[in-house]
Formats: sequence, structure tokens, C-alpha cells
Amino acid sequence: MAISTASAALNRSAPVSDDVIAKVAEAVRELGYVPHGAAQSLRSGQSRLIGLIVPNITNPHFAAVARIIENVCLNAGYLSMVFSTGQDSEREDQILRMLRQQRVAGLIIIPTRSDAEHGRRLRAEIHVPTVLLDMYVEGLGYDVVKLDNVAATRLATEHLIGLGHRRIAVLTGIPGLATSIDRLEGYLDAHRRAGLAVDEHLQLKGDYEQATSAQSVREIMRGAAPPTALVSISNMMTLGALHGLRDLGLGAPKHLSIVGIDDFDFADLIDPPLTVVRVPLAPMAERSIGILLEMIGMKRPARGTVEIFQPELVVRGSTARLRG
Amino acid sequence: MAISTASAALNRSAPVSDDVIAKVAEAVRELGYVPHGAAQSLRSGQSRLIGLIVPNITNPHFAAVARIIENVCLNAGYLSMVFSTGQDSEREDQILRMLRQQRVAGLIIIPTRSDAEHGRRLRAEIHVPTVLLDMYVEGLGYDVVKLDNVAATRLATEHLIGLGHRRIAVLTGIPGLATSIDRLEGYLDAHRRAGLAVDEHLQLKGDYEQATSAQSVREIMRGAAPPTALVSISNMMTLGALHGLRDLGLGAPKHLSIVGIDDFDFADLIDPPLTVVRVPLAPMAERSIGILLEMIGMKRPARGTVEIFQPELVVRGSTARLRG
DNA sequence: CGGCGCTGTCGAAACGTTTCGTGTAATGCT
DNA sequence: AGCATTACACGAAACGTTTCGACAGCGCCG
Repeated sequence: MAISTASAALNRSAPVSDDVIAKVAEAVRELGYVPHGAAQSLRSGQSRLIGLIVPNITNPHFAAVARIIENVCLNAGYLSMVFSTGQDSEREDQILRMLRQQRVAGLIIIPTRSDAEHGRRLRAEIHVPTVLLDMYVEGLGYDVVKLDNVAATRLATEHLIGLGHRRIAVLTGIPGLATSIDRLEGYLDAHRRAGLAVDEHLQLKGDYEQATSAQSVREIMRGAAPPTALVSISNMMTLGALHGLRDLGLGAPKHLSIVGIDDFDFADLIDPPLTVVRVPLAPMAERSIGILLEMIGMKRPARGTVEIFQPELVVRGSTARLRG
Repeated sequence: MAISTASAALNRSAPVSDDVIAKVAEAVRELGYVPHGAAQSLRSGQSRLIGLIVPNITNPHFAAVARIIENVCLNAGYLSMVFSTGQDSEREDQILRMLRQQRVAGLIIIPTRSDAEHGRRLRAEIHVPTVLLDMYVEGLGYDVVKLDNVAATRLATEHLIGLGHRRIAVLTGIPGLATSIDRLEGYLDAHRRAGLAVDEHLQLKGDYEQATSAQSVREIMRGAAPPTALVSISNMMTLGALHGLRDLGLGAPKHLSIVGIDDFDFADLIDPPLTVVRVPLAPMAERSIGILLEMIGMKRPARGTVEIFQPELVVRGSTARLRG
């Protein structure tokens, strides 16, 4: 029995008699044969590895994404590898280099920045099919799966306006990040539509970290004209805001109505149960890995399409009608 | 310039002149050369991949572990791959097989079962250096890094006893799982030491899922003689217990004092802020990957050592002195 | 001054697959 | 019956590394 015949029998890549197929199957069982992935990779020039790059796996949002993608990959015979950049460019480079060394078949990236320079570096570093999730990066031809971020914060803000709030603060993200820009825009848009003036002092800058947003909230609430409501554009910052509030001996929604973007498992167990704008995470994650596997399987190049998912408001206890 | 010379220059695996080293470095830069991991793997018979198998990456506990291990791996030039078994044996087999196909250099496993049969299957499937984290599996020779689980629940239970509670329920895990057994033992031990009788009806069985524990808590609290306190042996079940309580219109610590095992990021934002027994996760994760990398690097076999870390009580708001 | 050991470089082999061209026996067609 | 076709099996080559033995030049020592 020639090696090549066994290979053909295993992969059905050439006509093989039933007799041989049976013998090969028997031998596989007997010897506990498992194909050598590296050899397959080497020969075929492509691995069955998918890289997933997220800001931080510790964030339930990204963990959920990872779980879904892992599942889909496994079912399709691929292996996913998750990495946290921690918003660190150097780390991101290192990860990208190691993934390149492994000749991953494809990449799903949730970028932490979206400026042109970062995009250029990404494109220079990446030579495999790639889908961008959650965020849009300037002018690369990648396929993108994202939320309607403008709608998300508009929903949140309009909910607060509807409750009578007029001084609404917003915890923004890193400036220059498309998601942050869009989410700020939604906040502004809601004001415009309601004919409300915006106060720039109420635009608190954050960096997606709890500590920083806690600090911002403490400052604004101790200030001369504190807001009565807050829109937080990401879940970690929402938690940070709650911490900041608590540090001051204040609480939501009594002293501040809070609406967060992005629901998560424990949001209804938090004190108070968080009113949030829910992101349809599962469909988004599934779609992104779906597109990627299709690109890999059909060897088709990126089309630069952008798929946009719609958010949904979930009212719980962290928002209340403005008294007085 | 011979290929072998370039290889020697890159790896410093043989004496090479400075001249050649410089030329190789230059060429690497110019061509954007990145070594082909699969080829290295194939030739050397070993990859630089580490597999991490956890029950569920969505659980903040395991996400934190994954993050730490990813970091250590990356710094050591390894790549970690995380997988969630979801307590599904078939899935676990599939993962193990694919990891074997990749010829991973080592494995860190947080098992979901610890019976002998499962252990046997594991050992049959695994042929690489392996460290068991969090849980002990019967009679394999693996190195193990674990918590002093008996102490953990003893601490929790003694805290409740100290607050005057006498009817203390416990949400146990899957029977047969070493961790669950030990944690139940700690609960029993605390009773013994305090000279308290145990009521077997108060030993609620759980499966580490929120839904199930919520159900258990609803049942016991609606029963004839509800407990006044509860020890939950895992964080997801603690959250489930809170849900169950809330479904009944009850709250902690007013109707039930709750202590959970395992702290996590949001535990102090939960309503009420959770009193927990903290697991020194970071040191444990670091130690486990440390041992693994050492085994891989020094090619030393498993020694079957068991390292045990000590838990610590963190009192917050979910426990209160029994009134009356 | 001839052999020895050292330094630096080279070529070939091997790792475990897949692919492709070739060979061969059997089958179908005229 | 003879030829074309098909079905199946085979061997060799190639993927990109690392490793190992060979070898050339060179200084050193006896």
C-alpha cells in the first residue's frame, strides 16, 4: 500500500476501492493515526488556524464573541486562536507576527484603533483573508461586520430625553476610533432631533477602562453643574461609572440615570439592573466568521462590504424619569 | 549563501561570521521573511502551540486565566489556544483530537470531570506535557495546581456560622468532580468543628449553570424550612442563586445570606455586593503555565506534584448577621 | 614543515503530507 | 479479437525548515 493511496483514501481526493478504504480505516484505528497538521500546512501552504484578535478577552463582550467563533470554527474543522491586544500596538504587532508565522488561514480582528496609520500598518502586516468586527477602519478593503453605532447611542439618548433629562453626559471612547466617533454622533444626533443644545463639558473622554471612566464620573459629578443622566458607550466604562458614582456616595438612577451600550450576562444583577442598548452579538459574530470561512473556502478576495446590525433598547432599573 | 547557513545565522545554532549574520538580517528585513511555523514544526517534531482547555471562556474566572496564560506564553515565544468544552465530552474529544493534530507542545486543562473513566480517556488521548489546573483528576500522574478547596468552603461556612446562621444551605457542583467533593467537605467540616448538625436537604445539587442553581434556590426557599444562608461553590451558580431569589421577590442578605466561592471583577457591583472567598487566580495560572513551560523546555516528565493555593475571605454586602 | 584542531560554510537528508504523471489491469465497444 | 477507456494504485517530487557530516582555510604546536 502506497502512502499516496492511503492519503487518497483518507481524503477521498482520488478514486479508491472500497477494499482499500476499509483497510486504511482499520489501520488508522489500530495505530491511532492522526494527520500531522504541520505537514499538511507545509504541503498545502495553508493551515486550518483562524486568528481572533480582540482588545481583551476578559471583557464578557469579547469572551462571548470568542466562544461563538470557536464553535463555528470547530464545526468547520478549523481551530480558532484568541489574542488580547490590551490596546497595545507593540503587543498587536507581536501577535500578528506570530500568527503570520503560523500561516493562519484567516483573521477576525476587533481593532482598537481606526486611524489611517494603524490601518496601513495592519494591511502591511496582514496577507490573509480578514474580517473586521465591531469597528470600521479607514479605507482598507476589508469586509466589515458592525453595529449601527449611531443608532445605538441615539436610542440611548432619546430614551433619556424621553424621561425628561436635559443635561445628559456621555462617556466617549478613544478619539479617532470609528466606533467612538459614531457613538458620539448618535448622542449629538439625538440632541439635534430633539432641538436640544449640547454642552461640550458633558462629553467625558474615556479609554474603555473602568478606572478612567470612574475618575471622569467623579469629576463631573463633583463639578458645578452635574448631569442628570449618562450614556456610556461601552460596558466596562458603564461599570466604571457605577464605581465612580458609588465612591461619591451617590447612586443610580437616583442621582444619575445611566444607560450603557452593550448588554451582558450580569447586567440585570448589577445594582441597579442596567438599562442598556443591546448589541446583537451572536448574529454579528456568526456572520463575521461565516464571511471569513467563505472567503477562505472559495478563495475569494475581500469585497469591502460593510454589514450593519441594529441595536435594541432594553430598559431596566438604572434609568428613571427626571424628578421635578 | 547556503540555506543552512542562513538558518544557522538566524538561530545562532552554529558558529557564523558577523558578516553573514548582518547580511542575513538585512535580507530578512528586505524580504519580510517570517519563518514558516509549520515547516519548523514538521522538522523539529514539536510546535510552539499550547492548548488551554476550560469549561467555558465566557465565565470571567476562566477568561482571566486565559488572559494570563496567553501573556506568559507570548512572552516565552509560544502561542496559546483556548477552547471551551461546555462540559461536553464529545466536544472535549474533538478538541483534544484537533490539538493532537496540531502537535501542541503542551496542555493546560481545567477538567470538567474527575472520575477515573474520564481520567483514563484523557490519558489515552494525551501524549504531551500536561498540567491540570483548578481540579484534581483521579490517579493520573499529571502535575496539578489547585486551590485548597476544603479550606475555601470552610472559610465561607465559618463566616456564616460566625454571623449566627444555623440553617446553611450549600449549592454543590457535579457529584464526582473532585472540586465539588472537596468543597462540600469543607462545608461539612465547618459544621463538625462548630458542633452543628448537617441537614442533607440543604445540600442542593448544581451543575455550574445559572439556570439550574436558580431553580434549586427557588425550590428550597419556597419549601417548608428554608435556610437563612447559602454557600455557593462557583461564581455562575452564585449569580443563579441571586436570580432565583429575585424571582421569588426575595433579596440578599435580608432573606438569605450568600457567600460565593471565587471573586470576579463585577462582584462588588452586583446587588448586593457579593461576599466571596477569593481564589488567587493569577498566581495559580502563572504557576501552571510556568510548570508547563518548564516541562517542555527541560523535557522533563510529569512528576505528579500537587501545588495547593490558599483562599481568602472577602466580606461585602451579601451576608448579614442572623436577626432574632 | 606536516599534522591537528578550529572556524566558517556548504550540501544533502529528513520531517509527513499532497499532488501529479505514469503504469497496469480490467472493462466496454466495435 | 483488438483497441480505447476507465478505475485504481503507485512512486516521485515538493513544501520550508533543521541537522549533520564533509570540507576548506588557517593558525598552532611539536
